Amino acid sequence: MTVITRFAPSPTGYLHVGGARTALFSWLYAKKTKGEFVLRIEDTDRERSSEASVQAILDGMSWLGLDHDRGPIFQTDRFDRYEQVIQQLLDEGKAYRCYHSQQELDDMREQQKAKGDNPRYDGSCRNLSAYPEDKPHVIRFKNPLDASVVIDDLIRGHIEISNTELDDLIIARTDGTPTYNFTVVVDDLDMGITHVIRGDDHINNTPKQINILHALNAPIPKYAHVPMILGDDGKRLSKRHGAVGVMQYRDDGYLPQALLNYLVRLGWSNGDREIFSVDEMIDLFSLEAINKTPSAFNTKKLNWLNQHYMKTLPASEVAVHLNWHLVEQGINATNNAKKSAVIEALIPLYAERTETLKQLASQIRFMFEDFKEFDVKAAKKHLKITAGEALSTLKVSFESLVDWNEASIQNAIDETMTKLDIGMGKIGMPLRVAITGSGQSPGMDILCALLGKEATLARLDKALSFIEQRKLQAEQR
RNA sequence: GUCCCCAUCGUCUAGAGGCCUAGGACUCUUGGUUUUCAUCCAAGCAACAGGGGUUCGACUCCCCUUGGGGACACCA
Repeated sequence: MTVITRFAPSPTGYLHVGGARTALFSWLYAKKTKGEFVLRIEDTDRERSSEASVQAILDGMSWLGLDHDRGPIFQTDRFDRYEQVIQQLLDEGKAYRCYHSQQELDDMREQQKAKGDNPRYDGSCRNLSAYPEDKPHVIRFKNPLDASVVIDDLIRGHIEISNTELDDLIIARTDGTPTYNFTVVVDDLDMGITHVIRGDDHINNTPKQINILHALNAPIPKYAHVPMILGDDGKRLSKRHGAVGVMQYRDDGYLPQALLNYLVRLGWSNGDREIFSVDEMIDLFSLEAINKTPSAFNTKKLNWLNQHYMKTLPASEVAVHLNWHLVEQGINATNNAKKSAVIEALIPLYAERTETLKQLASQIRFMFEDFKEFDVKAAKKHLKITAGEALSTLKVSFESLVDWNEASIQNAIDETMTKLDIGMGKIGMPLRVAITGSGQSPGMDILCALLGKEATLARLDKALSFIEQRKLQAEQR
């Protein structure tokens, strides 16, 4: 039997990390079993659903690389089918019309709560003598009155809920539109879903859905309820509470691979292993290894993974994502073979000292355009009057270089050190500030080589005149 | 209120009755490497919620308590 899983978000906002992880688990399981992954958009709530949200979900999925084999299927396209099934249930006496107004139901619940009872529909329309079709009504499913429903959850094991806890849920609203618990059942059935992998906030819906499935004489899929994700503060992650959209992570400079790796380890594990490529995830994944406990999102660990992937993924692959940030930050570094070679050379150098692509992009800006001003602290400390001699001597040495490369540059630096009898700190740091404008950077030899001779000399001049000016100011005082 | 689910370092987790003096990872601290900043390497801090059972033996099984989460919609 082919495994068919699905991800069924409702388009009421962006794709957040919790949803993304559920989608990932479903996707992985389908891939692992060489099954099928279906994307279904649950948009029966027309008031809250939006086109923009549909697009945001699609964008998030595609950025993560979670491709679907079928879909997206929209529930709003399937109203005819829902109506047909509702009619069938009505015909078979498994559902009935109910004429209570919303106000009456609210009052009923209110009273039950006041008495300390379970707030639920009392089933008083179950046995009416007549069911006029023209009078405003909803349609309710006749839930079994006794016995209990058993879920053999792949993650939680045996769960049993008594039918006396359940009431006759509404499957069609007054306007005739079907409701969630009903559409899910019809869809999962029609789409041949074999494994329902979803958040554990749906555990309570499962028995209702199973009862409807039974009424339809349908096979019961396997269920796997994955725990929720909590925020940094241990509170449940929700759209209102720190649940950042997946695309926000792209904007913040994370690689999809890093987010995927982070997400898969949230609630799932394979021994002590921390690093998983997508192929390895597929290979090692199993539903049984998913934890029962909710887990908290920890940005620090995500950062670590992100840096790990910036360092270890092929530079050409990182470059694809980095370029997006360069454009975003208005850094003119693309559309040029020479520049992309420089970028790829810069990636391993800077990946070691940044945690996100966003930071990386901003730190290599100096390579593609002149910086406006020196970092104040760095300039104060290293572009001192005494550094003038070192830089001007180095400049002469640089000018005479025929071959402009890492080795020759380092050689020139070494020679200058010997000549002036100074240490690396006295020349390396001034040079660093002169070239990059800041006090931290990778090795100066490689940086100068990548920057080019002409630009290097120009920056040296700039630093020299900065020092000159400083000297003048000092004399004036 | 009722029902359901959950419970190992701050966080993510390993642990399927003896392998546990509870392991790994992130974070943090300290040291080493390093021309800066990082990286890297080494070391350290740090947990089985509490109470009862079961058993020769419980982190592992059962019960209770406590704590957290979720659901009880004409939302999904």
